[in-house]
Amino acid sequence: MAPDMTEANQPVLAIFGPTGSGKSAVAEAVADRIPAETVAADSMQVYRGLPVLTNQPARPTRLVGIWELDHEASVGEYAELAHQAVDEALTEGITPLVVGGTGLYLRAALVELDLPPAPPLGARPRFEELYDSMGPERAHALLAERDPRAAETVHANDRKRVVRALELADAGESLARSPSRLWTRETRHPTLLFGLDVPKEVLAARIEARTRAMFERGVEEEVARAAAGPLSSTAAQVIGLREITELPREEATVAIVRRTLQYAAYQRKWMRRIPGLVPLAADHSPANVAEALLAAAREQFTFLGQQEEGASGTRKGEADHTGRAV
RNA sequence: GGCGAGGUAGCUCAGUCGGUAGAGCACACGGCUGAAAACCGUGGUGUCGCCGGUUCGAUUCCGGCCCUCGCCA
Repeated sequence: MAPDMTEANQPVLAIFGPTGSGKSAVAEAVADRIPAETVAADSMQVYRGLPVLTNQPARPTRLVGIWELDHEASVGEYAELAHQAVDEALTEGITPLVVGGTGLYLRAALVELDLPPAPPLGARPRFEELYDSMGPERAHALLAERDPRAAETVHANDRKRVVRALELADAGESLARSPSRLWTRETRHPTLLFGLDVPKEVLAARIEARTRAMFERGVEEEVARAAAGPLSSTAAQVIGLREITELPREEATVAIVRRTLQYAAYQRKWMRRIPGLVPLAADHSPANVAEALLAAAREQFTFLGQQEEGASGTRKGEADHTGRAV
């Protein structure tokens, strides 16, 4: 279960789960019960301008809506901000509540990934052209020459990674990480991570309902406005942008539902893989799930005990400093 | 009713000059280190419309029937 937290003082709580599993609602319910600062781990909610399409939470959440749509997003940039947000909350004695469905971003927020440096300016198009002109096999062979270790971990057809690895090799760096920290159990702070689990059929029904509701809430106008301006390559990937722009309403709805289901399946894979994740049945009201979550958290940490009576949770409490697992 | 085209995987379709089949998408599983709602890898899916005939053997050839689409009445 949770890695050695014996010396824990101030724990981080995290909630992961597929879209539609109710992460935001549960996070709100948790924040109603303990003093918590919610930090999003979502690669699309970082954007401003598509609140409906990206399902941004109603309440103010750190790292939501922080970038314009023409900004190229990256885990590296996100990670720094996430660490700051988490550390600030801890300093203030508030529980950081990291919530999100982007597996990589969640990992980046919770652990020190030791990412290779950002791509040097202008290098990317150069190596993309190189890859395209050489073809996958020869480009990969070139990589094997320049960085054998990176070449081992990357498939020749994986254009993005071959390009990135060549880029790094050219800059005297390497894509290869040893040991890999992507699946490490060593979090930056004592952490308890929950994975919201909802039966597949229930999730499918929720996703369909939510997609239809988006149209009532005005996604089409939102998307039209976004599409009128410049879009970064990362923002352009938001599910629904292309569909709503190019297809009639009903077809767009069907396409969005299908893609969202695929996304949910992908997220479930992360859920299986993330070490130390505590599954939590989420086919209940957010309040119930939050209670179950806090009950489980109290078994690991004593810090929350005092919040029981009253306390709508908005007070930054002295209770936080009692946080020492026994 | 007549003529024509067609009925093969969940969907769109390819194919077998007779030896029980295959792509894309969907789906499942896996990988992933500054694009992750991205990207890559692996893998099934099946009364080949139904009934009969010819044949050692029919999804393939022949006959009949059913269904779909188009054109004509």
